[in-house]
Formats: sequence, structure tokens, C-alpha cells
Amino acid sequence: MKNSSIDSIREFNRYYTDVIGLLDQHILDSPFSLAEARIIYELSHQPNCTASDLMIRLKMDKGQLSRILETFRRRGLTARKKSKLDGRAAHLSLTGKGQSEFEKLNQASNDQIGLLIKKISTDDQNRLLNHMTEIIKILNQSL
Amino acid sequence: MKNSSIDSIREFNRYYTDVIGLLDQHILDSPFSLAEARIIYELSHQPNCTASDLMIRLKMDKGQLSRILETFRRRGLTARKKSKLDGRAAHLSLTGKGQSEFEKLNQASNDQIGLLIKKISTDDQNRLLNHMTEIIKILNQSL
DNA sequence: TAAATTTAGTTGATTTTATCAACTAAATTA
DNA sequence: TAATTTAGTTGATAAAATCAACTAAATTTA
Repeated sequence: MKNSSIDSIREFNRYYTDVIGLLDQHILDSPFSLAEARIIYELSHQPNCTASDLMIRLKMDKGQLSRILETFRRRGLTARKKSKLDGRAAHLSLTGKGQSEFEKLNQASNDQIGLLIKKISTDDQNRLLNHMTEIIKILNQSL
Repeated sequence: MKNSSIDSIREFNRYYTDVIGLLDQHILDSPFSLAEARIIYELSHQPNCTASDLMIRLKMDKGQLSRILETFRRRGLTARKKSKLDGRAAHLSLTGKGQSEFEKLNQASNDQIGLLIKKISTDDQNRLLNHMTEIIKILNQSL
């Protein structure tokens, strides 16, 4: 592959790093860190997953994860019930309060994206989505 | 915009966050942190910029930046010369050693991308580049 | 099946990063 | 010329991440 192509990919990476940083800014207005918000998102989408599942999916240190989950429990955001199948593991879920916190984060995240694309024509929005799904398809050949 | 479209964008964001994390992994094998590597990249591409320029471009706290630049100076990676026009500001540049460190990082970064796309056909690689440049064009209508 | 190893999760100690405020000195504005 | 703003440094903390040691349950293996 040509060097200029690699440069283009790297330019996109820098550009999109900024986009992601921008879109994550709403988390600063929430009572959660980025890591915490990602955990809450996962818990909402993978109910009853274990800490190990989160560790793998979010590539997070298990010590750090364990501590965050402990604060969630103390804050009344999550419930845990011991696994029947594995006495070491516990299944995690959001409580009503945790779910409601998720929904706030989720709404803020949607709003931020809405803001990003509201000035873009419907046609271009559709093109944008198409480019994104195509990138995923192509990169999935490698990942 | 439809909610499902926003969801697709968010899915892409999560996906691409992982891609970027993967591609940044080589920095763990270097003597630099991610923030340091980004500063070195900028210094190499914007020679004689000031700390303020870096602060704006990298959206980094000026205290943190000041400290990193001080370690660079002590490590012999950067040189600074006082601005003629503004007695408070200093123009920064990479020394030979700094430039050589940049080149190591740069090569590792290129290698990592090469690894990512080597299994992708030339046609798909070209499509990938096209999708990326188109995304930038579309989002630039907002940013 | 008993011993050895691996895995899930917790905890402690430490380091790395990031944040925030106070401060100096030069530049700009009023 | 006084008041304000800006560039950069420094100190004090806080937040985040890393690493290792440890318990207890599960799995492997000999």
C-alpha cells in the first residue's frame, strides 16, 4: 500500500479522535467518568453479564473495574446476584436508578449527535451512515 | 433524523474507538505516553509552534503541557527559542534526537496500519480511503 | 480423587495523568 | 498609565490506570 494512503488513514484517525472527543464531552456534565459511562452502557445492553465479560469487552483492568462496580453498588446503580453455575462469578444488572442514569446519558449522547448532524442534508446524512457501515464491513475483514 | 440513524453513528463511534485504541497500542512499547506522542507529532508537523498553539490544537491543559515540554527539554528532544515578537512566548522545535524519536513513532504507527489493512484487497483499500475522506467532507459541514 | 493450575473477583500500593488555582512577566486594551 | 488579558510555570490535589498479592471457586491432570 502506498504511503500516502496510510497517511490518509492516519489523518482520518486524528480527525475522528477529535469527533469522538467532542461527542464524549457531555459526560463531563454527568456524575460519571468516561470509563463509568461505558460500563453503564454495557450493563444496559448486556444485562446479567459478569465483571469478566465487561473486562474483556471494555479491555479494562480488573482492579479498576472491580472498584468502579463497587461504587456503583454503593450508589445503588447496580445489583449483583451470584451465578448458580460459577460460585466465583456474579451477574450484574442496572437497578431502576441505574437504568434511569443510563437513560440520561443515552439521551445526552443522542442529543450531542443530533447537534453534530442537524445542519447536514438528509442525503448527506444517509451517505454518512453508508460510509460508516462500509468502513466497518471492510475493516471487519481484518479485525 | 431517525433514532436508528443515530444508533448507527454511535455504533460506528464505539467500533472506531476500538480501532483507534488498537492502532495506538504501539505507543505502549515506546518511551512516550499517548499525550507525549501526540505532542511530538505536532512538533514535527508544526515546527516553531508555541506551547499555546499546542494547547489549542491538542486541547490539552496548559499545566500538563508545560510539564511535558519541560521533560522533553531535559531529555534533549526539543529546543526552544524566545519569540522576537512576543517576549512571553517560545517557539518549539524537535532536536535531531527528537526528530529521530518522532521517526520511530511514525514508523511504528505506519506499520500498525499496514498490519491492519494488509489482508484487504486493493479495491477495498481504495474504497476504505474514499469512505474516510467522504466522512471528513460531510462532517466538516458541521465542525 | 488428590494435587496442581487456572479463573473470577477483591484489595493494597503505587504511578501516571489530569485538573485547578495561584503566580510572574510580557502584551494589549481602555 | 492603569487595568486587563495572555503565555507560560509551578504547586497542590484529585482522578485514573497499573501491577501485584491474595482468596475462593472451578478446572485440569496425573
